[in-house]
Amino acid sequence: MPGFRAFEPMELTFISSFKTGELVAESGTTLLSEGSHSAHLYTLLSGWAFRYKTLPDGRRQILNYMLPGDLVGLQGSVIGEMQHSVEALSPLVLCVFQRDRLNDLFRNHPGLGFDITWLAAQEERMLDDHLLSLGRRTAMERAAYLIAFLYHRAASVGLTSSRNLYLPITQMHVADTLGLSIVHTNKTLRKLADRSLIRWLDRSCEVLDVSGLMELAGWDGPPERRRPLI
Amino acid sequence: MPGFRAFEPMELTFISSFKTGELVAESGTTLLSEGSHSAHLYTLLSGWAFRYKTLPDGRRQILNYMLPGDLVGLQGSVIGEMQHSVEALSPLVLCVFQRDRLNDLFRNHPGLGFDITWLAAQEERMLDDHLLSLGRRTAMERAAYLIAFLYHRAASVGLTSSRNLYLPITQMHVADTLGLSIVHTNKTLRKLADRSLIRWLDRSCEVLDVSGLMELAGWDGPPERRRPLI
DNA sequence: CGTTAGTTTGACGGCACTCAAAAGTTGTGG
DNA sequence: CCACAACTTTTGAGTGCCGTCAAACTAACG
Repeated sequence: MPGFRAFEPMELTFISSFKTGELVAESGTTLLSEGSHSAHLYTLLSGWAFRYKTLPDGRRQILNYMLPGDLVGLQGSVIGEMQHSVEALSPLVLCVFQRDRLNDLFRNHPGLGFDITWLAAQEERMLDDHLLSLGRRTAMERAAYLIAFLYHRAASVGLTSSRNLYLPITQMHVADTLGLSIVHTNKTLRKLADRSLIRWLDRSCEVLDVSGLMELAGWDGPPERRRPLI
Repeated sequence: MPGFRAFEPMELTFISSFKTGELVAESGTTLLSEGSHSAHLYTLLSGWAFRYKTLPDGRRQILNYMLPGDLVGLQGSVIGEMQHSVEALSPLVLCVFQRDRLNDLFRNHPGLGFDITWLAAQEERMLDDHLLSLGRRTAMERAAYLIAFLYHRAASVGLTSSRNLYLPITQMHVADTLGLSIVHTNKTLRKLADRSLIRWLDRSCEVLDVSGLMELAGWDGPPERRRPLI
């Protein structure tokens, strides 16, 4: 019997035996909305997305970003109602499941059930990091952390060619992730650019010095990926 | 076959067939530390605890609070290394599991495996709410949200007698949860008290008007607990 | 009754917000 | 190919929320 496993592309194929279709979405599409009771659960096969919540008066907070291999809509499947919205940052390809078959998956493929828990634990770990950032880091540290974080995430799914990465986000996204105003976000990113840590291009960000960003943020990066037990 | 189920006390007893012992901890005890590789996974049977992360220079951020029914150390079990610390706010009773038997649980009791995922999804939902709070709410709104949130959590496990609740926390905990300084936290709580929304007692907080707090924060409370499907 | 932990208050400063406007970019239609 | 609208980035001026520093006050405890 296998020990603990990471969620590898091969397993996605396996899970695909449960799939009911495939979905292609354009950049800017809203996949799921807060309060909806969608019957679907997705796996992201390619592209970038993000999820967010809003206050009654419209203030928006981006919670996390989604990359290939991530589950989209698990909360809705498990809790019943979506408590956040999901929007595409780039063209997406998704694998669609019927969420009411999740029970079957746990029963018939306990290893995959465990993998879903593994994914949920990873998400929790990332949210923990974001909370630390919003609560206790300065604007500059927050920005440095966010870009280093996104770089590591992209690298973990093989999206980095050479040392630089182009993030498909606007400064508005950065502001709504960091909990800052767009004006102050711009001034903060400018300082990072002046230090040659990043270069901001129109509608995207080039990462120049990841370790410099991590040092500035006081962030060690994600933990080593777990090896199989015994 | 049952539909989706909530994690009820009865199930705790069921899970207890996996337990390897019981643990009693005093208030202030550190149960798990960031970076540790504990071999244990706990279920909280009674008491309050919280988990937190710190930056290299000591700044602390409280991530969430733990009440009876919560799993303690799931991240460590699934990822391998604890990425946060856990500390008791009151005397605790915990049920101890060997974390390497988690695989067995998923294989032999898929329903319980699903329940663990349900718990993880609940935690994720709470962290989403906290992120929205830290990122986009003012100090006063944040404080109102936090106290209303803790009230609902306590109520969901039957800890509220009558309408008021005494939270076993200091203003230092509130400050480290809201991402504020202790001085500003004090001034903010004072304003809430002046509005008769709460009453602050030494080392604890009495909740006087939950709906007033929720309205101030622009928070609707947790979603309805999911009913079984079909 | 001294010590320690927690709460409270005031003065002052700074980081980040709002307001305002300009410059650059993208996309669309004539 | 150009005009125009919409969006994004950039910059400056002024404001204010919240942080830091400092000190008093209260309660618990040995």
